[in-house]
Amino acid sequence: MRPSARAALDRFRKPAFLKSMRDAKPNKERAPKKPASAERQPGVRRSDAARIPGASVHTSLASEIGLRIVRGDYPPGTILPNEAKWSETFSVSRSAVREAIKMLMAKSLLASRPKIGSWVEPRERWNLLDRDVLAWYATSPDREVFLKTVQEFRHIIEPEATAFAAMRRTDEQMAEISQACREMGEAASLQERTRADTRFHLAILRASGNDLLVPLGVLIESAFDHLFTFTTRAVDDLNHVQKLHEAIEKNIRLQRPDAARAAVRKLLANTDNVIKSR
Amino acid sequence: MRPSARAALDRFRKPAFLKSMRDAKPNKERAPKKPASAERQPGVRRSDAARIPGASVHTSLASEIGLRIVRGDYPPGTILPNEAKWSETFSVSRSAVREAIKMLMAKSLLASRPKIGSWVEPRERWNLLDRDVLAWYATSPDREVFLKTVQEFRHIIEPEATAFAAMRRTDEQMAEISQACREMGEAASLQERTRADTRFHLAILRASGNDLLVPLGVLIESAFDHLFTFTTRAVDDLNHVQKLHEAIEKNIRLQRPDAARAAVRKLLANTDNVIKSR
DNA sequence: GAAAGCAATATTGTCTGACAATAGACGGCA
DNA sequence: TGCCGTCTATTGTCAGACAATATTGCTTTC
Repeated sequence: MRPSARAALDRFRKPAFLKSMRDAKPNKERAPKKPASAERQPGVRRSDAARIPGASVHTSLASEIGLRIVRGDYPPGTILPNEAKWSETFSVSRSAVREAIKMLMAKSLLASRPKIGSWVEPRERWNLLDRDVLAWYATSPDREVFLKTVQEFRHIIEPEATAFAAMRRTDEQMAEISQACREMGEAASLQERTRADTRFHLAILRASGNDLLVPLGVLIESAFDHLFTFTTRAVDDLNHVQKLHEAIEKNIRLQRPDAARAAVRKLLANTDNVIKSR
Repeated sequence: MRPSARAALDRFRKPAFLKSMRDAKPNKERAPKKPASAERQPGVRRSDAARIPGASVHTSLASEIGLRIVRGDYPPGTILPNEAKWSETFSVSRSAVREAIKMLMAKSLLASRPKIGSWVEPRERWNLLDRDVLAWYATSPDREVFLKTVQEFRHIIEPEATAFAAMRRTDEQMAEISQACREMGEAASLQERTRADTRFHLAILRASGNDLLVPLGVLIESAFDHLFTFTTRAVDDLNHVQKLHEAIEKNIRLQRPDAARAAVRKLLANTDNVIKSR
């Protein structure tokens, strides 16, 4: 019965989510760790069937239930099946179900009370800016709409964040930004390049000096994940994009907020075009 | 031994947090509910000792541990005491501890692995825009700094969100906005007024037509919670503020994005002054 | 003496089964 | 009809056990 638990879960996990394969080194220098086994997936392409090797049961369960909720299987206000039911459905213990539900409660997707059960919270209370919820949300409507929403959001925050970065960045933060920019230019593969690109934008958010801007990095990561399929661009386009990034880097370095803001706007407009032209 | 559990928890709960006393009606029309007991606290003032009557053990535990982490008791990278230890410390079962930890994991404050334990994630991964995390975060530094950060954030998003609202709002959303604005003017108490004020701004976010802006409402709520102590303003100031709100309402109604944006900027500038003049 | 492999160990992960607390639903009583 | 108590379904909480896992240190071998 133990092995069947995993099986039952897998069966329900068509779109398959993993907990954001970012490297999560627990402590400071926890060394190479021996990643000898299976070289890290080509990345990004996570739709290759259902296999979450290292995921715990409650995490998988939370993903499964969370996805269903965000997808709309259980509209806000609906009372979910009770814990015993989930437990039976997935052939897992009630403890596992409870831990999964607690995770969803922490994301404000659910709330519950004794004798009532667990119900889906109204959408405006969902923490859409949570990494997992965002990932689930990103699958439900078609890519286009999601990307448009994220991109619009970037238009709102990134220019201002960059302007702040130009005013307040420390030398250390500047170094991070510059390095990421440089590595973008020197990247061998598109994937490597995208990684550096992401790091570039996240570094800017951190340099903005406003703690509340940092968590919005998940949006950028998400956007780049979904943008990845669009990035079969020509070399000259890549060069153009690189120049736009360098302009941003330069204006932050020279502490010119307005110029930096304008440079970001240009870059975003370019990205908009890439999306639109598809 | 059962009663001592609660006691042990209470003992550790000096700053005392409750799960955001917002009304949480589970299902559609779940009626008045009989709130006969102890009329809802004067609101906002939550520092009156340690009593979380309706909170479950794991929720309280999560608050307690979460607060400690955000406060800096366990810096990022630190390995926390293990589950057995927490269980002993608070005289609760290991299940309760685990459920609490799962909630914190869901907020990206923690991560864990067998044999290692649970460690505090780096700050840039924390989901600061989560309602609870934000509440914990709001206590650690002094009010001033926190308010300044939130207010700066509002300057970034609210003008743009309002401009979008002016372009895309539905009639229904407009009605919400107008009603909140009206109720602000008619409010009898300051508390009632603040509630309507909050509703006004949240309604605008919802009307912006960008789902990702909605979760930022927690920032506004938080700001108003902390701003409440500042609001012993004179009547003529209140009138002025009301006029500013009405200007926003009008420009959204007439679908003038630029004017709406400008109106919001004015209101925010006014709020800035209120904060600064303290 | 150094390197590689193996065993011991500590911690989270998972399961099971039980009881408590809660509040809605239902029926009985005035 | 309307109030009141009981019944019951569901989450909340507890306890104890075993599994999985990866670090640590020991042992073996070259």
